[in-house]
Amino acid sequence: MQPTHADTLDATFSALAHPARRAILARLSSGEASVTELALPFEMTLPAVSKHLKVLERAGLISRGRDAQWRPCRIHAAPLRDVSDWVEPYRRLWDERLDRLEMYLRDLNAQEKQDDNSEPK
Amino acid sequence: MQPTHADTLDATFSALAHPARRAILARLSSGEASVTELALPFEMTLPAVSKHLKVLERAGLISRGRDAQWRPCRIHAAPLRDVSDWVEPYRRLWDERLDRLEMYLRDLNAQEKQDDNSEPK
DNA sequence: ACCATATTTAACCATTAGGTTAAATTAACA
DNA sequence: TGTTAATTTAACCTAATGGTTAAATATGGT
Repeated sequence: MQPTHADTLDATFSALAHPARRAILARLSSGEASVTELALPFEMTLPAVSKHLKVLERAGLISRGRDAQWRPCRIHAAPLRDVSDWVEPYRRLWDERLDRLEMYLRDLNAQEKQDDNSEPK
Repeated sequence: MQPTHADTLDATFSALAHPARRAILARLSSGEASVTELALPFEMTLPAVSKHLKVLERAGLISRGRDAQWRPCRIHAAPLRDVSDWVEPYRRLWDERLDRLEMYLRDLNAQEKQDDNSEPK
């Protein structure tokens, strides 16, 4: 059986919880890169970066190929779609426009009920 | 100085990395609830739930009021907007329609360059 | 004042996370 | 067959996570 989205959401969110890993994803969104290239902007050692890549890989956010002694990393965005899908239903809680729309619809509904009462059969 | 979004993204993502905390947020999105109410669906003890609430609170995702001996919890969605904003730029990497649009625009651009060459001043 | 209920804090434990340095592996090249 | 460069693994350390039980705290009701 396929892993459900909920199964992988844990891994995805915790992978995204570290700034280095988010920076790595940002870098990879503009194209493949080797481990050493990815490590350049950081003060960490290479093994540390290698660990971060393993976390990203186990969350399905990247995959690694092979090109001679290089391991080009590539981003896979599918888990990010799950993040987007998860967060979407909460949008109404921060989106003012939707707040107002909701209030309008609620008022409209209340108005209709009142109309029903004012014209009894 | 205000904390930047990047500062809080770490806390937000790691708060969301636990299924119990996501479930708590889901529950709170339909209204306030006390700690005991929130704990009901879980097999955890109350102190464990209390810790999860503290994590959510420190990430700015909930706040707690006071109503006699109850501490009604309320969701705050602002950090989720930051999550949404963060994930949005990656959409093109998973959205097929945008992929095709990009290819179309690239082709269009190539076509225009060709036209330029075929009509020199 | 006492009691019951809701919640938090304290103390503890096992596991995971994030980093290090040093050694091992992999693959090209002379 | 060495040698060099890229990457991973091993061994280790410290701190944070996620849970427990038992005790403390806060608040309203009798």
